[in-house]
Amino acid sequence: MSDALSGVFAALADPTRRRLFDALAARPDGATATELARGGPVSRQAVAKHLQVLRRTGLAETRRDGREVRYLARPSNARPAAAWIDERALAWERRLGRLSTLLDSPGMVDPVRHGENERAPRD
Amino acid sequence: MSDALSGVFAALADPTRRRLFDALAARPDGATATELARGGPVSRQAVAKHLQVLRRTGLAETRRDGREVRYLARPSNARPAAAWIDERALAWERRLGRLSTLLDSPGMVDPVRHGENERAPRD
DNA sequence: CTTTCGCGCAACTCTTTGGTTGCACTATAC
DNA sequence: GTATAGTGCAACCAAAGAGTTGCGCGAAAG
Repeated sequence: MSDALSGVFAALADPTRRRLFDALAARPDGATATELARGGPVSRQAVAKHLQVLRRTGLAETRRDGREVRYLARPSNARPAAAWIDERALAWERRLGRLSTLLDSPGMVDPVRHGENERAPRD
Repeated sequence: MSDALSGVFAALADPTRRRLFDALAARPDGATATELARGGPVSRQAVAKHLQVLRRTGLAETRRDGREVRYLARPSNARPAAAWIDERALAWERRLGRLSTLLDSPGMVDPVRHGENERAPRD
C-alpha cells in the first residue's frame, strides 16, 4: 500500500470488506466490530481487522462511546479512486472519438480475442 | 478474486500495475510486454504477469501481431468499479442531506439484518 | 467486590501475490 | 540452414493478507 489510491483500491478488493463497508454505510450511527460480527460467518477479530483497514485507508473513522468503539463509514473518501478510473475511461473514449463507445459495452471483455482485428468499425 | 468487482479493484490496487495500465492506455496501438519492460525497473516476465492480470480482469485485451503479442487497454471495463464507489458516496451524501428521513429508507436493503437492537436513543 | 462484556494484542496457519531466474518454443532475420 | 529476438511456462522465494484461537485488560452491570 504505497499511496492512498492503492490503499483504497486494496481495501475495496476484498468482498468481505466491501460487504462490511456496505453494512457500515447502512447505519448512520455506525456499528461496532462485535455488532457486525454477530450473525456473520467471520469472527469478531477478523471484522475488527477489516474495520481497521477501512479506517487506515480513510473509508471509516472511529468514535469511542463508553467501552465500545463505533465505526462510521466515510464513503466520500473513496471518490478519488472512482475519479481515477473515470479519468482513464473518459480519456480513452474521447480518443476513440466516442463512436465505439456505443457498441463497445457488452459488459465483459472477450477473454480470447486473438488474431481478430475489430478496430474502427465506422458505420 | 471472487467476483468481477474484486478483480478490478485488486488489479488497480498495485501501483506498478496502475502505472503499466496508464502506459498501455497512452498507446492507442497497444504495447508488448517487452516494450513496457524496456526501461522500467521490473523484468519482462513481471510485466507480462501484470498484463495477464489486466487481461483476466477485462482491463486489457490481447492481439497477436506476428510473433509478438500486443496488449490494448480497455479502461471502460473499469467503470462498474467506479460506479460502485459513486453509488455509495452518493447515497451517503444524500442521507446526510435529509436527516429527517434517516429512520425510514425503504429503498435501501440492509445486508446484515441480524438481531440488532438500536442503542443510544439520542433525543 | 465480582462478574461480564467488549476490545486489543499476539501467535499461528494457509493462501495469494509480486518478483525473480531459467528454460523451451517459435517466428523473424541473416 | 543458423542465429536471434519475443513469448510462454515453470519453479522458486519473500512478503502480505485473510482468517483463526487464545489471553489479558478495562469498563459496565450485578
